[in-house]
This record gives sequence, C-alpha cells and structure tokens, in this order.
Amino acid sequence: MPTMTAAQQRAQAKADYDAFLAQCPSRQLLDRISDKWVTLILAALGSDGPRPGAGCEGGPRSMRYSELSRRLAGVSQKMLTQTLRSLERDGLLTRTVTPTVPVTVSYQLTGLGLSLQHLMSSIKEWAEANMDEVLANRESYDAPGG
Amino acid sequence: MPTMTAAQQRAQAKADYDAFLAQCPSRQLLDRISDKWVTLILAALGSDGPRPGAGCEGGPRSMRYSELSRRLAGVSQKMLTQTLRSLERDGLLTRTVTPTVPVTVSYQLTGLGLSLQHLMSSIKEWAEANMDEVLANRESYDAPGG
DNA sequence: CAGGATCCCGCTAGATACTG
DNA sequence: CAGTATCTAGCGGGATCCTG
Repeated sequence: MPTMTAAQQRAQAKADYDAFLAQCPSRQLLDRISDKWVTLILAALGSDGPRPGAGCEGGPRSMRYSELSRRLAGVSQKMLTQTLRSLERDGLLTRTVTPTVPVTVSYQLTGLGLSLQHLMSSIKEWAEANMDEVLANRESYDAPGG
Repeated sequence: MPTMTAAQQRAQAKADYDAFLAQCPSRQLLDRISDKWVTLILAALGSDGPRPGAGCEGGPRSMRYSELSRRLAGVSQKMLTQTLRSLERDGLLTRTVTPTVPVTVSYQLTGLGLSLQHLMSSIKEWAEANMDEVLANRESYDAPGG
C-alpha cells in the first residue's frame, strides 16, 4: 500500500511534465484534448442523460455510436470515429461491441475519462454562461470607435 | 441591485446556449478556446510567476510579448499574435501599449479571462499529471495482442 | 448499424522577409 | 521590440461510396 495519496502522486507526476515545453509529451496531449469534439463527446458521455431509470448502477453512462452522432449536431462520421478512436487509445473511454445483427457498439467513459470530463464540462459550461459577455466584447472591439 | 447572484445569472444564461447545437454561438466559442495556445497563454498570464511568496497585489500578472514568446516554447510569432488578438477581442485579456522606444506592449488577464484561466489550468495540469497513464494506455492499445 | 476507404478542398500553421 | 505581410506545404475535416 502506497504512502502517497492519489492526489500526491499526481502532484509528483506533474513535476516531471511541463506543457510549456514544445518537446514534452504533455504538450501533445494538451493539443489532443484541446478539441471541440473531445469536449463534446466527454460532456455527452458524462451527463446523466434523459433516461430516468437507466443509470442506477452508478457507472458513467454508455452511449451508442448513433446516439453520439445525433447528440453532437454537425459532427461528421469521420471526425466522430476518429475522435472516439483517439480517446479509446488514450484510455479515456471503452468501446464495447455487442455481436447482435446488426452490430451494436457502445462507448463509456473510464475513470480516467471521467476525471477529465469534469474539467471539460466546466469549460463547456463557461462558454455557454459567458457567451453574452464575449459577444458584447466583440461588438465593442469591432466598433469603429474602438 | 439585482435579486439574482452572479452565479444565478450565469445559470440563467446557460439555459439559452447549448454547445451541442452546431449553430449555437457557444459552439464557436468552445472551438476558439479549445486551443493549445489559448490554454498556454492563459496559464502563463494566470500564474503568479517565479517569485515564491508573491501575489499580494491581487491583480493578475502582466507579461510582455517577448516574455510570452519565450514562455510558450515553439510558438510562432504569427500564432502568438493571432491568439492574443482573438483573446483581446473576446475580452479575456487587455493589451497595453507603452510608447517607449522601442515600444513596449504588455498583456494582462481581465476578470473574465481569469475566470476561464482557472478552468484551463486544470486541463493543463490534468494533461501533465496523467501523462504517464495515457502513455501506458497507448502502449497497450498499440501492442499486437491488443 | 457502425464504421472503413478514398478523394479532395480549404484553411491554417509555420517559415521567411520586412517595418515603425 | 513587437509586430505585419506574404508564400506555401500540410493536414484537418467534409463528402461520398462501400462493407460486415
């Protein structure tokens, strides 16, 4: 049993990576997760969803490919598949294939993905909450008088 | 004096925007701020700097163009200028020109920018803290056996 | 249903050169 | 110092067709 808590271990690991450095792997990771579709996929899978009695088991919600496709309005098949693969590879979500006819595929956040989802949802909510102020700022910036 | 708190007003505004919708302005805003350079610029301007016991003056730190350029290793002049302009337009930071010779320009977060910076820094720290786990996940994903 | 494969366009990031 | 201007290669990303 380790003497460090998980939070302490993360703080330890943090010291070894610095996203300000171009060569650091965390810079690439930051670039990967700094993505519109990543944010929305995580937000979709992290939400409790509209189904009332389905999420009693405590784990994060699972969604099918077509569900995600509908939820993320305007996403192309290519970007959805590509982003899901990338997130699966990084261990942020799991992809489960059920051999029905036709085949059923569902996606679900891992613990790691869930931890990021909490942060990403804050960003999404910030964007939604501060939209008015940003729009006002743009107007005054673009105004002739400055 | 309003009867709603700032938090309540944000919750109210949030109901009017939905980043899941393609046409919603908040979708574009989410796309803008979901950017590597945005994250790093906010993190740089939001940090208290190298001074150990500092931060007594309360306001966020201001940095000059060349300081930012050095801090964000690998950023091109174009991207730095472009991203700074975008953030200034959205009211996330201020740009101050001091007419010295040569000219001095400094950037500083606004209150709005500071509120986002707190969230963005969490993302950056998450990337740094979970880099090892992500790298391990990638290895096992790329491994021949699955 | 859940993609894989392919084509191709547009934007964008990066490099370079120049300037107030 | 803090940019602007210009050019270009590269790839992000959409459209389309096809498949198990």
